[in-house]
Amino acid sequence: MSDDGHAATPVAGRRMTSSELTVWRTLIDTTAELRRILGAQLLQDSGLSPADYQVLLALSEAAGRRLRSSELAAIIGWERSRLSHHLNRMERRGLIGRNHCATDSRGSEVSLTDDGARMFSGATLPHLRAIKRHFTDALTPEQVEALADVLRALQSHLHPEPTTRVEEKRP
Amino acid sequence: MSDDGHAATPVAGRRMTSSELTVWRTLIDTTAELRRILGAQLLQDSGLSPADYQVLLALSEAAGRRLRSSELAAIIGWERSRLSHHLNRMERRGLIGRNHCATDSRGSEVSLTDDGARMFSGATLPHLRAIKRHFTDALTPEQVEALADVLRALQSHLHPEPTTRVEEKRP
DNA sequence: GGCATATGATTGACGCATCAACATTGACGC
DNA sequence: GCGTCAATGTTGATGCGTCAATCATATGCC
Repeated sequence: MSDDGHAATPVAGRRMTSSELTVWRTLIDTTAELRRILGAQLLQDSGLSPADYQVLLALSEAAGRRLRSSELAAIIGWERSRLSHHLNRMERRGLIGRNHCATDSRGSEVSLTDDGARMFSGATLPHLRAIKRHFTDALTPEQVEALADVLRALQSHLHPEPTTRVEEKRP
Repeated sequence: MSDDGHAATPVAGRRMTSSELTVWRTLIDTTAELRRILGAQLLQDSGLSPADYQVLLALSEAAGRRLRSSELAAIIGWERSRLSHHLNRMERRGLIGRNHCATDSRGSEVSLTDDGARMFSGATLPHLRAIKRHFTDALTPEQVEALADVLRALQSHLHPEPTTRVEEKRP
């Protein structure tokens, strides 16, 4: 009567060791620190927050540099409400524009302004260099590969579906 | 010429490969997802946010279950202003109490209430189980060790100081 | 057509984090 | 004591993220 695939997994009843817990906490702390450092650097270099960067990245890769609001939300994995609030602030700063959608009167289309495109393209190189400096340069190629392996394991545990989760994203 | 400590490192002038960039983005996305999942689980199981949990953890381990405000801030690595705001909200909920410090009239002492201690102790086990379920159970012991190695490399790159403070000038 | 329901998008309220003042008090030199 | 400076802790303003509620429109069913 087993109805699903992962019901019978033994999942090693033992408790976590304290060193496993330490690895967990270090993972959270270290990634938080990296996000903080790179976010501050990005803001200082370009005046863009990491959230701004994500939005502008998706828009700059879109055909015609414009996207429906909900497509944009799906691409960057945000809730629509969050996106709407953030687009308000970005519109006020002149980074993006909004028009009514031609094919669906409910929808709205978000477009990259020239100012937004300029800001984004000025932000890209310093940001990539900062990632390299603080992340890639710290690791050997073997360590990068080991980390990729760990992340694959975590992802496939989070999302048992066989669909590949790591979509390709270009700078 | 350069003032920082790692001048002699060749720092491989080459750019990042796209797979290195993908590993970086996956690291950020995956840890964000884990934080989100575990935070939501914690809140649902115990009514405590991750921030509450950190504060209560530090207090519950302190001698007499009380700490000076700035010590607490140092232990959990928060800015004092953030802590002050958060303690206001936790005090309103009856999780902690505040008294004037006896030895320093500027200071304030934060103490764990019985309610706070109960909430925290009820939160601990489910939280540890959730970490095990979503993190530890996804990895082999070898992967955990490889991740620990990667985190050590990242940390020592972020903080060039050797882990042990070797020398300290005393007046 | 006409009505119920679903969907796209926005808004307001609230909790939270950061930043820049601010008030108070301790420490040290004189 | 007095003056300066550092440290402790708080507050207000502002931006951000989440939740529930809302509005307008599209879709489907009869």
